[in-house]
Amino acid sequence: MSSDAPGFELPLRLLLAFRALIDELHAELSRQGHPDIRPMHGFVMQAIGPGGTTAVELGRALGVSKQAAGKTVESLERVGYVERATDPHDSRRKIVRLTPYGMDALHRSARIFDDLRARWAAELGVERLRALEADLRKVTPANPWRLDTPGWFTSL
Amino acid sequence: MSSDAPGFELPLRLLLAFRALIDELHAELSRQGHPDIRPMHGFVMQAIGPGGTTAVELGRALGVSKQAAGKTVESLERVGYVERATDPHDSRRKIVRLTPYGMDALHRSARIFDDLRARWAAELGVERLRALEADLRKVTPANPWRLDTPGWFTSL
DNA sequence: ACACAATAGACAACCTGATTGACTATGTTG
DNA sequence: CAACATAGTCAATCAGGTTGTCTATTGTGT
Repeated sequence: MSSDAPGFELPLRLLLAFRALIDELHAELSRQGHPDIRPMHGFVMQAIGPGGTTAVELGRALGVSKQAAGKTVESLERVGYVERATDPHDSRRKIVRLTPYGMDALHRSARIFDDLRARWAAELGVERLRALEADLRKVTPANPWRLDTPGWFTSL
Repeated sequence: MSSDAPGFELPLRLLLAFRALIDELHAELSRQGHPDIRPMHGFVMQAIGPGGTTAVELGRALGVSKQAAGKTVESLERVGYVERATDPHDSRRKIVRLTPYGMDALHRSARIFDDLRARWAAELGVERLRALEADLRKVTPANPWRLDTPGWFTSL
């Protein structure tokens, strides 16, 4: 058939679908007591993880400088999602840990993402959704992490 | 089955797939004589369109202020993708038009996106790819445009 | 016709999130 | 223990965005 979609539709739809999920996530998080959380926060908190990190590690994980990571941590600290404490084993390091409030945000995010996925499953059918996920896995790198998203798109 | 993917994988894969396409596009554009083009440029030039536009309209289309749109146009102008001329019918307006070099970039982008889609078709199978596109259409808003992407993700 | 409102664009000041460079304090190692 | 490496902070700078203000032009209502 010659009715194939133009190539540019694919990236557009992928981005829009991503945005749709993220926007719905944050609308719901806002309803559930996290009105100040921003899209970036989720990624950063995910990168921090349950065990905590340091600014340098976080910067590496996120693909930004340690200074930028430090500033991000500061802003997360201001809204109460993380806290810092000096490492007893190495007094140079300051461990960044999620607060209970941060943990709550992360748990709720996971839950909401599951719900959103369920909505897609209802809309598309479970098999189609699984196929979609499988196909996306095929065309994306195996190791998801190291999203150096910040500024990647916008920088002119 | 309980082997369903966790919900957070979906947005992650969507973003990674988007990035993969955009990165490959720009790698190829660089090879084809457009080394300075940045991801944002393509969206902006697409928004400018073959007929040209003004800073105000562009700002509206992109969801940013007219000043921001003006600055973006300046930077596009510096690298030779657009040019400005005063509207003969309204001497307040300055029409922003794509230069031949800008047109070339846009045409090549369209071609490269088609090629990338063909690669996905080869990898996933034509039917699967069509299903993927159809599913993405179902879960994204009908009218694609008005990507107010700039700063949407990063703003803390 | 003319006063007044609306629009397009430019300029300035400021904000945020990133960068690099320099510096201090602490660990690690030959 | 001297030399080097690492963690974090401070300071200056940059880029891209914002709002506010201003001028020049166009559109409109009486």
